[in-house]
Amino acid sequence: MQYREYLPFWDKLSAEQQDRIAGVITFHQVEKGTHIHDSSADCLGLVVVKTGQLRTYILSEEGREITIGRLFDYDISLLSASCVMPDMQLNVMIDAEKDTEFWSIPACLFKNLMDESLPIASYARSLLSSNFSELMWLMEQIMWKSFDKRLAEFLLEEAQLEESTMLQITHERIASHLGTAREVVTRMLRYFQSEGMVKLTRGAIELTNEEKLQSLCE
Amino acid sequence: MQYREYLPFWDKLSAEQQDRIAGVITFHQVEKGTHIHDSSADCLGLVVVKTGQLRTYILSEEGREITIGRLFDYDISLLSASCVMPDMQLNVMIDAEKDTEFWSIPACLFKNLMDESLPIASYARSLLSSNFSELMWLMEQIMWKSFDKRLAEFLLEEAQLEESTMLQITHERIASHLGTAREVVTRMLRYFQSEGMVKLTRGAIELTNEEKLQSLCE
DNA sequence: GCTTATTCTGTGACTTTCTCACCAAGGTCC
DNA sequence: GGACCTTGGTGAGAAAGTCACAGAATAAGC
Repeated sequence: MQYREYLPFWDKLSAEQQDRIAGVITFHQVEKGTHIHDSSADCLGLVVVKTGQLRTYILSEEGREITIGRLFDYDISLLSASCVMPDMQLNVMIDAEKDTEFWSIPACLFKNLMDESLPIASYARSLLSSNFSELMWLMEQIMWKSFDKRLAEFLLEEAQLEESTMLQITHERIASHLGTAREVVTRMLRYFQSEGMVKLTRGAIELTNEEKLQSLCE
Repeated sequence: MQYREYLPFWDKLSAEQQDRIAGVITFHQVEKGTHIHDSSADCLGLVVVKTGQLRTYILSEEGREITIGRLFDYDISLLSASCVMPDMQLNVMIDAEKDTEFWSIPACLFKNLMDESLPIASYARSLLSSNFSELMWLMEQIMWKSFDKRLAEFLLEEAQLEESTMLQITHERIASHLGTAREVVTRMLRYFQSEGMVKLTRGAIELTNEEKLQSLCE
């Protein structure tokens, strides 16, 4: 029953609706690296993160990736329930970036709840809106920002997330986040190193001058 | 009262709700080229196209544009009402690509209706979902497709829209649609011409081999 | 009509980003 | 120790974007 505090709309549901959720909600524990959702596979439904970190991304036919969003404690994702949204045919994947615990509510139940409860409909709309804005923001980044700025921003964000200036991440993984090729990341990181902003070692990047990185982003 | 048939949710509203819309809905006629909506200006509200053609796009600080969607007869846009969506802070512009007639419903009224009527909430959700998918699709195009394919696809789409293989459009305008520079469009069009796919004249492009253009898109 | 201004297109040179091919260094497993 | 895998490094060349400028077609002013 612990999931109640993770569902912002819980208190606005009828007892009967709460029971329906209680009857089908499932709890999952996955390890870092687990592939959680795949638009080609069965629809996972609404994902409610208890603890951990998930990454939503899209995949090209050639296997290139770009991260479109991240989910942390208390976050809820609609994308994994898009299979029941007739106007939303997506190809989104979700992976666990860290060991993660989450609940999932089957998409069809959530759809029914949206259709009968205004608070849920309204909550779903706010989720969709913020997903839309975030995607728009990402789009603007990709379109108008040069790669050095995007990389600097990513490193700083990552350091904040990890609460450390010592990032355990490979160039390949950064490339997947930013939607580019590994070599491009390598070369830019070497440049950052030559400018004294980072220190590179195998599998790790240490931020040595955050101010300078920050100023790069403007 | 003619707008009734343009609002798919009209019949699901109470008489009182219908009256509220009737009281504030406004009709507009604009010429081709008119700037209709600007996120920096007053919020236009829900836009309902009667006839014509609108273009939604984003603008970079340097003035570069990219088209993110188009609206035709009977289309309804939420983006122009994003000012009342707390989770949606956008920088979207809307222009008329042709002489256009449309209605607008103030955003705050639409927001109220969404909060009190399930059918409207549900309709708004489906609009948002399809906007989201379309943006995702655009993103995939930009990320994974080479420019020749994107241009070929644009030309074919445009020809279908105009119902003519003789497109009255400048390179500059195409660049704004596709989010690139004019020179890039010019050079690719010259290449298309050298391959016999188009015939270029000032201010116009004639598609001379649609099959070949089609095959370029795969 | 002729002249001037504006819009549209063309092009070369250069930068940034992406792609491909391949290699080297560090770590793992037997 | 040696085979193998992961990670990082690099050169060469293609694709796309930037900058500067020039010529050609059209519109505007007289």
